[in-house]
Amino acid sequence: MTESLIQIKHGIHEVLLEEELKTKLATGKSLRIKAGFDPTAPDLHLGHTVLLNKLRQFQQLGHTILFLIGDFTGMIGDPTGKNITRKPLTSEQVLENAKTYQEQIYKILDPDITQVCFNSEWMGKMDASNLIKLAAKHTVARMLERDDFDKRYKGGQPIAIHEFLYPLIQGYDSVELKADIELGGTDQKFNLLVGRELQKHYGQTPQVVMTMPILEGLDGVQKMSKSLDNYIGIDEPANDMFGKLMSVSDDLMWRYIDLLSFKTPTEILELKQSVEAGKNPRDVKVEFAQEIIERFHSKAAAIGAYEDFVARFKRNEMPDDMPLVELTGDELPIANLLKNAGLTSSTSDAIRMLKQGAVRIDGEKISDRSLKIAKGSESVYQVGKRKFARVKLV
RNA sequence: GGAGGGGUGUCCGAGUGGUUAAAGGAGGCAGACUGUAAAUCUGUUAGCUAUGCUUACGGAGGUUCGAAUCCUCCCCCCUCCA
Repeated sequence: MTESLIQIKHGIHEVLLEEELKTKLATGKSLRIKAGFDPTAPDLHLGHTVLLNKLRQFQQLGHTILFLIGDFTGMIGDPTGKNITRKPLTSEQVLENAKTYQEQIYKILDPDITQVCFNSEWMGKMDASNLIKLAAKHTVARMLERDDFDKRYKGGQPIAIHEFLYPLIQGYDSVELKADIELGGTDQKFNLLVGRELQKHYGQTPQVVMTMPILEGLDGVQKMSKSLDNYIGIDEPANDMFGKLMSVSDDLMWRYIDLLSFKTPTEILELKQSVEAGKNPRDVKVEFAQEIIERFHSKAAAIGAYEDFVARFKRNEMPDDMPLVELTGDELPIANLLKNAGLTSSTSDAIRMLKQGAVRIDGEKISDRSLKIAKGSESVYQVGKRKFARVKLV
């Protein structure tokens, strides 16, 4: 019992309330562990896995994971002041996304004991009078306690009424699911606590709230998210993963290791000490990147990614597995070719890259924007350090 | 319902008739240096069938040789009062 409590608490940011957690664990029953996910982003990234790793741990201890897809709340979007109302997804899209989710989470979670649920199941049926009853259980003052609302309110930013419904609905999900514990990022603390309140209102034992630290994105400042494009997806090719992990700053590297590595705290401490004693942080990074790649791909992929990295950046070779693009048409100006091959976002961007000396054809630097590529040619095009494609013009 | 303030590029933010694809900053991208790190320096940062053309300052009209800037109507946001 104490053993499992120690395991559960490892890496957690906060537990509310710890006494209740102990009591629940002491029953020896399989607890219902809830975690909610957004229906719009089926591409899980390492930031999500901080939470998933914890869920896995609960599973290994014999508890039941309720993987909740917030397809109904997705219409609102968790209030951030941006994207005030999202377009509702069709049920086909939701199912499609859910499928993708499952493919991805089962790299970490055990499919046999993971329950996937959708909150549209009950929210879709709730009528206006019940929604009003639900809304009556919370006050505006309490809502404004939420940091995000508070800042926006004081800062003269708009808050739409329906945004208040988001925490209420998320909390109500806990009532429907009879959750014993809910996990979320620290940014979810408010919403998770609303769940406790509502469960009390509906005569249930309130869930224990556990918050996990938020993983910073590649920029090291903002949280890892798809919309900020500072993420490492768990489905990404091993080489991309390796590259992104290697480009992380040394400071951020430790943060990643703390939150993502399965190494014990003692082992991590030893690593830190060895770097202080003169070990190159890069080598620690390589080892860590390989651990992550092994988790989501394979040992072989981890070794391969490292070899590719050495070849490309230490010996300046071309990567082995670059995308192969076939373009049809007559001779094409270089800028258009780069755009069509997906190497630049626009022809204007391509011209910029040419001007800045970022473009290479078969390893040779090209800066002449008027260059035309003849039909039938096949070459390796490179833009910047990371973007490669073998392009054939037919 | 009344009074006032405001809506500019990815974001913040200057700009009140004309060399304004729009100052400055942040962020992004690229180059140099490196460990594909950080820091630093430099350049760049709407699109296109590209020495030109097309979009762009909440939306729609209008005035003018010329508008982000002036006028009219509309939409949205904020503050105070009810």
